[in-house]
Amino acid sequence: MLDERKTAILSAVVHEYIATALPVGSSHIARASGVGVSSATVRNEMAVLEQEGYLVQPHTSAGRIPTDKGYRFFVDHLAAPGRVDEATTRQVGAFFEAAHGRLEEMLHQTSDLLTKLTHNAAVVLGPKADAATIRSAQIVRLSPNAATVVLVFGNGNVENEVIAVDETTPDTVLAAASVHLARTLTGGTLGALDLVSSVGDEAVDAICTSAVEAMRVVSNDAHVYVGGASTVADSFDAVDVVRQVLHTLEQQFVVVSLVRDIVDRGMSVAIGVEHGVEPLSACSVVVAPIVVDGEHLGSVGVLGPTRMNYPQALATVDMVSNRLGRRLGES
Amino acid sequence: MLDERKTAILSAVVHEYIATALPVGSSHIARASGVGVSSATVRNEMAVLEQEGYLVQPHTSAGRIPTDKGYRFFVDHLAAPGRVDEATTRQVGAFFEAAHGRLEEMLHQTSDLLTKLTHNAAVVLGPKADAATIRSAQIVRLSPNAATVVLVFGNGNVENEVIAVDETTPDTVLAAASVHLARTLTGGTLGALDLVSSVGDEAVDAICTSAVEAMRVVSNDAHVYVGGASTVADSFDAVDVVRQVLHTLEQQFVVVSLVRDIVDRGMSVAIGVEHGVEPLSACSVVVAPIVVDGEHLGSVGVLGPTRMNYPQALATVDMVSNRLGRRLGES
DNA sequence: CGTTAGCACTCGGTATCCTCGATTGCCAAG
DNA sequence: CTTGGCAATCGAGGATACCGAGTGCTAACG
Repeated sequence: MLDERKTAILSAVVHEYIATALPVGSSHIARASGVGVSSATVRNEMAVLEQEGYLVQPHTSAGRIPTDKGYRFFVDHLAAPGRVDEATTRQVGAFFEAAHGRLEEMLHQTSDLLTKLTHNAAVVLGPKADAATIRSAQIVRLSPNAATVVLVFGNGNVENEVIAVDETTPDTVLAAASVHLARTLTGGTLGALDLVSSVGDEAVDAICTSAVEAMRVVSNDAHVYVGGASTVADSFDAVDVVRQVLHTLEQQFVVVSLVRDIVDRGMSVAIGVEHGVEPLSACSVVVAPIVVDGEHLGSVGVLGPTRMNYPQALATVDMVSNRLGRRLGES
Repeated sequence: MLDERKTAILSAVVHEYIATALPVGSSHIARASGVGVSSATVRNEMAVLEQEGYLVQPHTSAGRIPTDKGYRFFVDHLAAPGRVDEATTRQVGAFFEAAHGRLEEMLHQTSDLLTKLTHNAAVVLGPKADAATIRSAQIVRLSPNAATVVLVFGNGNVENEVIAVDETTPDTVLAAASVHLARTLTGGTLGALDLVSSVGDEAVDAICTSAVEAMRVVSNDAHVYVGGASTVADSFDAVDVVRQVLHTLEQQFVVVSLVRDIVDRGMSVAIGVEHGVEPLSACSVVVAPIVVDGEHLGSVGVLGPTRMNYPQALATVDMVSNRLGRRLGES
């Protein structure tokens, strides 16, 4: 749909604009890029590209900048199959080499890693607890009328939630429930659990039920880590854009559904208005699913200005999600 | 040191500037405030106040704005003993009424609450795990060479950390270590623990030692929750100030020591450069310790522009820290 | 002697105007 | 179809002038 020369010109505009954030003019393209053609010709082509919606002029007598559509074409057809530079590879490698310990901590650090590598805000949606193998379950009394149920998962994750218990419930009943819970849950997953088998004792059953119920709720609210929010202040000059974006990023709910939505639609990049979150219309989001054994357990992504470095972001996000998936699969 | 009229004028300037963010002139004061005196007199007084370092003129022929010293005098001598408005009282009450469940979640929400109430960034430094009573301890194997140690505390907190184990270590040894750990720790605190008693079995002892060591480390890195960072974008017009502040806020380490330092010095407000963190010199920090049974378990605070509403911030932070302390004391 | 009115002065902010340069669109020639 | 040339456009940046808020000073006042 776009002949080769237009393609080359569009590509050059995008590259240049990403690098400089300045509207780029025809002469610049004619001179610098590989298209061996005069500025006048470039001008003509750019006029067409503008008509077709790939470019806009901020004002007459300024150069052109890419539209969302322009970026879209760029990432779909032009972005060189992502190569991450060697330094990045090394850093990611070192990171996952050293990564240890608690799941949440690792995910948190992963978002920082992505920020460091891409200089954009980063989002990590942790795996839902649903799918992980339960290695241990217990109920611990905290006070006369509260107890906490603790589940340890094979991937190093530990979830807990407080449940209410009756003051009159003796410790022995709690202990029995704990044992029963452990027996029922260990080795399985929360997701595959249909309902808790009964032990006959009403009090014990009641506690087990509420424990499982609580854990179901907990395992549903995703762990989400947003890192590098301060980079958006670096990405935009307009302070009101910064405000809007930061404010939106703080609403975890919005961020989660934003990323989920993009991943669910099978996309890896959402450019500007494509993601439908109006306050973020100056931003693009690059995501990748975290896949373990064919299962989609979470997502990682970065969020930056529409004029972000897509090839690098795509490659980096891909690499990190892969390594993270592999890492999660190990345990 | 400041006669009554100067005091009144300073107070009026601070109030006005906090409200409008605009330099305030003598005529304004003469007209609006209670000082029944002409603008010329006010001018004279203001000139003195400037010499003494309480006020500055951004430029000749502009009104005056308070200096850090001016704010300091204001909060020390002029701020009306903090009254929170009724709506706030109600909101805080409702919040702690409804607060339940996991400690980390509650602390996180507390920082959001503070942000909502003061429209400033909020910091909550969670209690170190040191002091809480241990209700349960166990070791769970995750993989041939990793296990996680889980501690449940009386306040609803659950800490866990992954430790390395030898592949050759049989499950029975782990189980023994788990039992021994539970016996040793339950009912006590990490802080009061000197060293783990031996059971004679070398392998078991080794695991217990590394488990306790890991938990000691974990219990030392404070839980810190920073909420409402996006409000700093609302507080400053200069985008580079926003950048600096946000960037600083993202460095948990800096935030923690900042707050700790202020609390340790027995202060409740640090104004501008007083806290010594240079990139935050346009900000003030209002803090209050979380006290439970006379023990200082953590801190809450808000961070905003030096021209923040000190009386309200002080009162709100105080109220929240009190309620939080009371809440933590319950369990 | 403290207070006040009056006044000259200062200086930042805003508006206006102009110039400069980058860039475009178009046209006519190659 | 491409290209060189050229007039036209328009924002950015700089200079200028004006306005108004606010000050400091001085002289008068009670």
